[in-house]
Parts: sequence; C-alpha cells; structure tokens
Amino acid sequence: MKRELEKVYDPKQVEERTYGFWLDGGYFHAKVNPDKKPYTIVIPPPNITGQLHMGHALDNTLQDILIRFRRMQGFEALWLPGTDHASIATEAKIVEAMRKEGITKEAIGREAFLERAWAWKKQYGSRIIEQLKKLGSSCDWERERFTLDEGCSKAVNEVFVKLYEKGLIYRGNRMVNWCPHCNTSISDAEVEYQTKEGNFWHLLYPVKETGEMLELATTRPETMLGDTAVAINPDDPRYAHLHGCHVILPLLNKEIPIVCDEHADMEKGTGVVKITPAHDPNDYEVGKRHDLPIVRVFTYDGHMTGAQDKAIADELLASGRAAAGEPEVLDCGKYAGMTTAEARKAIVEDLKEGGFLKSIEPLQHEVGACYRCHNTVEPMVSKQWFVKMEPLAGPAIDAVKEKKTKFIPERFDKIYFNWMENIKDWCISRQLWWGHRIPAYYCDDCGEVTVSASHIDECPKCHSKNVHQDEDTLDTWFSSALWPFSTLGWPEKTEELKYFYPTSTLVTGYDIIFFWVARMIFSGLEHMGEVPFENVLIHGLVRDAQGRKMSKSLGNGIDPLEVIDQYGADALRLTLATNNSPGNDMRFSDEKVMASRNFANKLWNASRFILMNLEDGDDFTELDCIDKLAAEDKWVLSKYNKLVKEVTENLEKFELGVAVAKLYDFIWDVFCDWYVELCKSRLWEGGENAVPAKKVLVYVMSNTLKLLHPFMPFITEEIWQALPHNGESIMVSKWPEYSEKLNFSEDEENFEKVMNLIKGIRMRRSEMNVPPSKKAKVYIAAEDTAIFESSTGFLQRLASASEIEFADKFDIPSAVQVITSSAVAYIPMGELVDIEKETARLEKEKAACEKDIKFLSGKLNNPGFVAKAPANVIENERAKLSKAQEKLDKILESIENLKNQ
RNA sequence: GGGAGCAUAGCUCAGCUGGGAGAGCAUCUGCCUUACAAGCAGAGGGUCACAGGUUCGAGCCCUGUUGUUCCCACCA
Repeated sequence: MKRELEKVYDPKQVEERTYGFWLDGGYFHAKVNPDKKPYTIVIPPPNITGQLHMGHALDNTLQDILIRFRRMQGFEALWLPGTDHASIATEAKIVEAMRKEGITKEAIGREAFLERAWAWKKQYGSRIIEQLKKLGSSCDWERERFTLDEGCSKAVNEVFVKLYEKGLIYRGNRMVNWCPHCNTSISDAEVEYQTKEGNFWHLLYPVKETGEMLELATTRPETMLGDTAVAINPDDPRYAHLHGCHVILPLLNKEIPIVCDEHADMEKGTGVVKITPAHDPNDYEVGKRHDLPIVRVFTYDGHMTGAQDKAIADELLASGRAAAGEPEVLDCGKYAGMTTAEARKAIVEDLKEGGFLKSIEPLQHEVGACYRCHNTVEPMVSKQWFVKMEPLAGPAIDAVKEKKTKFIPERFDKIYFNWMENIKDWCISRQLWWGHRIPAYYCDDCGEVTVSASHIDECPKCHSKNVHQDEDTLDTWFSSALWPFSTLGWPEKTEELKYFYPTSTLVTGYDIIFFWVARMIFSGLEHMGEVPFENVLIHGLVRDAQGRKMSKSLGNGIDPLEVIDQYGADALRLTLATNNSPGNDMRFSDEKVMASRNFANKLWNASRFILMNLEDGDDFTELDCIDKLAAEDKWVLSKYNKLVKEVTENLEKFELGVAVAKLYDFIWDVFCDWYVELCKSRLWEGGENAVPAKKVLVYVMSNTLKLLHPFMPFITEEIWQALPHNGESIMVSKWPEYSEKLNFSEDEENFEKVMNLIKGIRMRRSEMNVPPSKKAKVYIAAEDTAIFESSTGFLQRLASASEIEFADKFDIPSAVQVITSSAVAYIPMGELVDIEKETARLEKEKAACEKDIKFLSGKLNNPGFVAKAPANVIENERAKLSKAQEKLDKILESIENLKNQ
C-alpha cells in the first residue's frame, strides 16, 4: 500500500493509531517458543500511586529500545509489565484522603480500609500503565501483573514459609527504625540521612557514691527518661574511681549504674555516654552486653508514654507471653502525652532549672528520616519479623563476583558488594494494612506460633479455634524481590518460568540497587537456584536544565506527557536515549527535545522526497541492481553497511547513546545532506538511470529505519509503511545484517575524493563570499581524472561549477586554487582573485601541510613506533603521510605557477 | 570517617580494548538551491582541571592535588 505523507510530521496523528495497530497485530505478545531464544525484561513495576515522570520515561525508553532490538533480531522477546502495590506510599495516600473526609483507618477498620484501597487501585492503578503506552512501550500487556495479585501473593506466602522453615525468617524484639508519622517500622534501606542543625546538650548527672557531677553530652535529651546506665571507658583514668558506682538520673531521681564499656570513646567529649537501650542502636548493644533494662519512653506514634502505656506493657510482661527483650514502659508523668519535640523543650527546661544543664552547643549532625514521608525516624525496640541476611548474602556476592550477573557500568559492583558485605538482618514487617499479610498465626490458648502458606483457623498444636493471624503486613520490597519469577508463575513450575527465566536484562536507576536489585539477586538464587538476570543496565537520574533533581517541592519537574503532547513520543525518546551514557545523570531541557523533534522532521522529509520520486509500480523491495550501481550508490551502501555493523555492536554492548548518535549522523549527514543530493540528477533525468537510485534510496532508507526503530518506533513505522515493503510491521521485520556484498571500500574511498574536492571548492567560494548563484568555470587537474570526470554533474550542481575542464595539469593565471591530496581545482574568478593574497594563503596551507608531514614522518622515523605499533596503525600513518606529501607537491607547484604570473 | 562519580568548545554532553580532539545548541558569514528555514553551504572556538609517572605514543592507564556531586557509616 502506497501512501502520500503529510507535509509536516504530526506525531499526534500517528502515535495513537500506530500503537493501536501494534496492539491489534499482537506484536507485543511473547510466548514459549522452542525455535527461538528468549530475551526477557521484567519491568521495574511502577507504584500504583504514581504518575509517569521523567525517570520512568527514561527507564522505559531504554527497556523498549532493548526489547524492540532483540525482537527484530529474532529473539522471542518478552517485556513483562506490571505495577507495585507500594504499601507505605499507597496507604499514606488513602489515609490522607480519608483524613480530608474526617475519617481514620482505625475508625473504619481493616476490612473497610482494604476495600477502599482496592477501589483506589482499580481507579488509579491503570493510570500509569496508560501513560507507559503513550511512550510507545511494547510490553506484553497480556501478561500484566500486580504485586498483590493472587499469583504474586501466593509466591510471597510460599517464600515466607520456606524461609521460616529454614530458619531464615525469625521474629523478635530488636532495635528497628520507626517512623512515627507512618506509624510503622521501616528497614535500614528505607532510612535517609540528612544533615540537620541540632544541639549538643551537655548534662550533669550526680554520682551517688561521690556526689560529684558527671558531665555527658546528648543530641536527644528527651531520651534521658529512658536511660538505664551511664557508660565510661574501662581504661579511662579520669573515671577509674567510679567503677561500680551509680548516678542519680535527674528528674526521675532514679539510681542507674555506671558501666564500663568500649563504646564510650575517651577521645570524644567528656568520655561519658548516657545509655538509652530502648531508643538508640548503640545503647541497645551496650544494654545487651551489660544486661541493662530496656525502658521505652516513646509511643509508636511519637509521643511520650503514659500510665496507660505502662499498664499495657506491665500486663504483657506479667502474663509471661512477652517475647525475650520486651521493653519495659515508663510512665513519663508530667511529660506523658507530649510529642517528642514538646518533651525535649520541657525536659531541657526542667534540667536547666534543676542545675543539670551545663551548656548547649550548636551542632550539625546526620539525622535519619523516613524515605517516604521525610519525618525523623526514631530508633525503637520493637517486636518485628526479620530475614536473616548473612546466609543469603554470601551466594549473592559470589554470583556477581563470578559475573553471573553483570552491572553496566561495572563500577556498580563495588556499591553492591559494599552493601551486601555489610548487610544486617532485614526488618520485613510493617504495621500497615495495605500489603501481604504476614502468614503467621498465633494461638491465644497455647501460644503456639504457626507459619502457613494457607489460611488456618485452628491451632495445629492444641486444636484451639482461638487463633489469629499476625496483624502486620510485609515490606513492599519483599514482594518486589520475587518479581522476576513470581510474574512467570512461580511457585508453579510453568513453561514460561522454564523458558523465560533467568531474565536477560534489568534496567533501573542506581537509586534502587539496594532496595530492589540486590534483593532480587539473593531471592532468585535462593528460590530459583539461579540469578534473576544476566545484566543490570544502570542509568542515572534525569535532572532539570540546571542540573537540579526534579522534585515536587521544587516544582521543577517536567511532565513527560506534556513533552509527548508537544513534540511527540519519538522526540522524547530520542532525547532520553541520546545525551546519555550508562550510570550517569543527565540534564533535560526543551532545547534538546526540539533538536530531536527537528531530527524527526528531517527524517520525515527525506522520506517524502523518496516517495515523491517513486512512481506507481516502483515497488522496490529488493536491491537487485548491484551490477548497475553508480559510484555514489556504492559509497552510501558501503557507509550503510558499516553502520549496520557498528549500531548492532553498540546495542549489544548497551551503548545505546553511541548507537543512536551514529544513526543520527548517518541519516542527517550521509544520507540526507549527501546521498539525496547526489541522487537528484538521476531522478530528474528519469528513465533507466533513475531506477538504481530509487532502489538504493528505498533500500538504505527502509533499512536505516529498522535500525532506528527501537529508538523512534512511531515515525519509523509510519514511514516504513509508506515505503515499498514486505511484511506487516517494521517492528517485526528482520534486523539488518552486515553484508560482504555491500562492502565497497575502494569505491567509497574514491568517491570521497570527489566529495573532498566539492567541499574544498565550497569552502573557498564561501571564504570569498561568492554566492552559489554565481557559477564559475572549474579546471580540474588530477593524475586520475576518471573519477572526477564521472562526477561532472555533482561538481556542477554541488560546487557551483558552470563548466568543467579536466587535464593532468593546468597553467591558469589569476585563479582561485583548491588543493586536495588527489586533485587541484582552478577557479578563475577574475577581479576577485588577488595574486598576493592567494600566494599568502597557499603559503599558509603549505606551512600547515609541512607541519603534518613533519609530525607524520617523525612518527614513522621513530624506531620505537615502527617496532612496537600494530601494523594497521603504521599502515594508516604511512597512507596519511603519502597523502600529505601529494598535497604538498601540488601546493608547491601552485605557488611556483603564481610566481611566474 | 569510608567509597564512588564527574571535571573535554560559550552551554549540554559523547569519546568503544591507548594511535594527530567530536556532536547538538549558541555565535559569525553566505543562501527562500523544485524533501525539509524544524532547512542548506561554510567559519570561528579546546594546554581534554592541575602536577608527576608508565608507554614508541595518554583525553583514555597509574600516583598525587584541587574543585564538585553523590552513596555508605552507630559519631554519644
């Protein structure tokens, strides 16, 4: 089907229709196919709360480039899409929405809350999927998954039970990061450290035995109510006399011991540290070593504990059902119910009044904040579920060391190793409702804990019906960690799993290596016995034009959908793929998108040119005229042939930016600026000679479109469909391959001699401000005039020659001279030529040429170089030298001629 | 306190395993040349941060310095 293209490329008119065409064709769908090799990418599932931002646009553009490339190359290419339930983020949004209605989640209860959450998912979960489609993403939508769907939930339960039974999941009281705002524990990875202005409060604790005041400093005075000791270094001579003594904790008048512990650093401050085991990770460790009581003084929602909190805790402790390490709770009395910030103020005030505050010193320090809500986290002792990391980390480290999974760029291994090697147990329980509920059941009668993949309502030990499931849900990342295999059907042994796993490439940002990539690697190894992916292509962040991170608070985010609306998806994709190399951040600006849009338009117009030169019946889908090719045809085919090879190699090595830059240059410079221009004479003449030109135009264009298709899928499809073609869609056409038949290096080289002469003439004319409309006769002197004679037409049209004469030598007075290594052109320009100036210019050229020769012969006369450099390099330098010498000869001759005028 | 990245034209960035420095944008000069002014033909512009070293040869490899960004870490 042949179609006229519109005059200006209009992405809006093309994109939706084309995407629909692909969907109708079922081209995105991949199935188990033993005749083909699989190539698999699982999408980093975007949060259902999310809207497409530039980071997604980049990430998904890269994935789509890879998957389209491999699909065309003949792989069974599966890009498996889906979304993440994002427990904290989603729950926070819903709670916020409810707050506006004046409802709390506690008020409506778990069941009603989850109903709302699912309604939310239904309403917004598909939003980002629709946005991904606008980008052109060729995901297999028939396989779309959700981390909380039935299959993924089954995988989660299975993994939980498996790890529990292996002893790799345990429950206990441990120090965890607590977000008082989200009201849940979070993992170490979810804590962000920020530098904040704070204070060092220097406090004085009286020693019971000696009556002296012991000075110590703290950044969190409100925790002092929970102090259960003061530590000094055992070797600190200043405090040797205090070993075994006690201090009286101010405000509470409570006697607590002075303990000797290495944790107290003699070099720091006074060398005395207050120990609050319930609210500081270090102190918690000290407490364990000295068997100190753990006294909790904060509630889980960020207030000081009171009588009621204490009563509940006391009852639990008294019942004997409390797990080991269950903290005591203090009734903070007058401070009870205050927020921690209010309590800080009040306590400092009271300490000051009591003479226990020595001084306040301003201090900058790192404060942990929740990565979701950015509120300060409180370290808290709390009963949580953990994954024992050490046994899992070992194989995960080995796998990357053995290159079973490779990071691109490689330097990210170091970041990965550093994290894996220092990893601590992973706190996986969250005090949230939206998520996978922990499959653990407690018997209220016998206290038995049962972990079971399927729901139970009877205690397997005492057969009591009084069993209840754990209230908590799992960390979102627990389910994302299983994504590469849970989405393929695991724990069922599906054909898909067997065929598509391990996946080929994971594409993601460096900001998510710890959260997700690392956890997928150890999970894949543990449950599948194989790494989840061969390669991890890491990209950076998309920043704004000033290099700032795009953020909601700064309001500097650029909406990819608006960019698509204005410039088209292809322009956006090209912008993201160019200007970018693995692992590095990039800046995004309108100017860059405009440049991409201009390129799309260039391509569009080149194809319009071809189409308007094709006549009915010119259904050229084969290059069946190798014997009839003109020099310029061979030249462009040879260039194209090299391009195929290089672009393919670049793509295979994940050098996407390099690949597309080469395509850009080829299409614009080689094809449009030269080849199309070169074809015009034959096309205008028409007849037999025009046929090979048309065939080459169609051939090179349609194959170059294929190479470009992964980057700019819409426009390439639209043009390809309009050109003569075989097959239904460019996206399932065969990827071009290097062909020995198109290797015309000698013709290519010869033709470039003509081009160089044309360029030289243009340059000289331009320097002299001669407009192209002013034609001039050109005399061309060359040893081998044949190549130039056959290009007379080009010289006339592209170098503004009126007529041309050839000889091996000319003796022309007052002519402008253009000298290349293979020819000299004389252009008599009458009054425009100033012999003196021309001589001066030639002298300058001579000097430059001599410099070249000196450099090259210096190199070639260097025995070290000749002895050690590779043969092709030496050969190259020799060729350059002889070219330079040829040129010099011509220059000298010309100068001589001018002298004789 | 540890670790990593970056530093190349006025700006934004490429530069593959070392073989005489590239693109886009911007600037300047000519062009409405029958695909495209979102264009065409040209031009100018760089001690590849600095200092050493390895090598026949370094933007690229090694060491150090400076500037800058980021990550990790329990600094009370």
